[in-house]
Amino acid sequence: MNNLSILLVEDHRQLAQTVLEYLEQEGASVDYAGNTRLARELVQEHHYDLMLLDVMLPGEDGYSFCQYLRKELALDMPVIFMTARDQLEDKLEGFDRGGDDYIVKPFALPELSARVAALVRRQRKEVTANTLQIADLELDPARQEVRRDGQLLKLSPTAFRILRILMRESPKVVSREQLEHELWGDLVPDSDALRSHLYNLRKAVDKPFDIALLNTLPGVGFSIQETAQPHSNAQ
Amino acid sequence: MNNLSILLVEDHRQLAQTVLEYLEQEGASVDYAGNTRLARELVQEHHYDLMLLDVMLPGEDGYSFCQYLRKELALDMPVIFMTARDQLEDKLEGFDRGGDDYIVKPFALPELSARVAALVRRQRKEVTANTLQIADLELDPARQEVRRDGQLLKLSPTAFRILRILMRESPKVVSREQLEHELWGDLVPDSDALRSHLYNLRKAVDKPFDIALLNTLPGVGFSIQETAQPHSNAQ
DNA sequence: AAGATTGTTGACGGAACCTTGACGCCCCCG
DNA sequence: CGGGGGCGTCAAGGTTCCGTCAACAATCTT
Repeated sequence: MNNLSILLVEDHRQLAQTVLEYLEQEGASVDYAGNTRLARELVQEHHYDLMLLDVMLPGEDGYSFCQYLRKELALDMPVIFMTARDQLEDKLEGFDRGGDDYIVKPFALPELSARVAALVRRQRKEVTANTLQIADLELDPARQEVRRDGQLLKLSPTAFRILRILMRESPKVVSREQLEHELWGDLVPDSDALRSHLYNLRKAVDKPFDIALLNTLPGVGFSIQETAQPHSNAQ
Repeated sequence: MNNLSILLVEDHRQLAQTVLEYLEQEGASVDYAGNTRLARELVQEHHYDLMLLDVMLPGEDGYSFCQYLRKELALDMPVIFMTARDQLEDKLEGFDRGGDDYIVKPFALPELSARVAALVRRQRKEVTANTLQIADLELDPARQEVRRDGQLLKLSPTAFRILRILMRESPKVVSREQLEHELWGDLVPDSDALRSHLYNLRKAVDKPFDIALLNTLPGVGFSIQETAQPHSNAQ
């Protein structure tokens, strides 16, 4: 539950407050939007691990917003619908529009929290302690070991954490912001220590080998994958 | 729902039969076990996309079996607990032992089916379409890659964003204002940098190829779509 | 208590990127 | 027919971002 980043979209002030406080007390950082207009902006500017979405909202409803998220923005963050509507058709619509879960108000906060955790651990591939593998690079979360081409690599704890995030997200690009938040939560160091860690990580993972796996996309983020070279028509 | 392979572990003959028939009628193939001993064997010999698991079973209970699955066998298939126990502590235990969802009996079969589908699509990463495609032009938002005719193109971050907006709205025409607003919000640059970006975008996307995809409608806006016309400005 | 490992900070050079402005073309409308 | 606005083209400047590296601080080990 630590350093989870959650977006709460809910127009009932009171309920929103309650949920927000509960989740923050469990270690998450929660952003709040009372309507989909604001939610739309937030979602484009920040990364969230999960979204809690009310159905009945002023203006656009939650179903429609979720569909927009999936179809137009191509965001795959887990979405939990949170609503008083308990009819079967409502639930079916929620799943149909791209929701991952559907919880009926009033609900127990611990249940919400458990469902959040379940979705996040699946998203993060933490259901089992299986090894992650990208090309000839293997990471064993149980043993805290990383091998490339069979050789054991020596990584510092943070370098290991960074690599783990990048590997589980691969081939997605991970933004600097997302990395920093997951590593340090709200206590992100002033000047970017991340650069140094990445530098060290590269030194361990890529330097001794021919093919670089750790890529940086300037102004966007970082990713781990075998790269195809862009055909350069740079002029 | 097609070609889904599901394992149903449930000791109530009657309920099992009902669920099984419903799911098979929806196109899944369902294996059935009345206890965890049999389930254990099946799970080691076959691959299942998902497991439906009762809690109260003769011999070992469902919680324990699920935990065994995760910890010992390192199987990460989605698990839905299906049980009459509706107390909060029961649900929490279900999630704690590695369950992905928890549905209380009696439940509506379509809801079960929707939850199954939701978990499977997440497992298969089918939550979002992973590429936008117009003619031979493909954009992968996750990898931040653009290909035309299979070739990887090199785009600057803003060029990428512009292309993404145009492809998302295609074949609609996007006005200059809409583009500027989505790119910069309220901080639109003084003189139209947009022209330069579009120029660079064209240089990368259209120049090296015969057919131009990026069209401008003077005084109206821009769009991406196949037109019958080749480059007018071949040069 | 001393030494080793790890995390953080700051500096520097270089590359990539965004913006700006200038120039000329074409088309539309006066 | 001629002027003007919208657009394509292009180069240059300034800014941001990144790789590199070394030194210092914090933490853990022995």
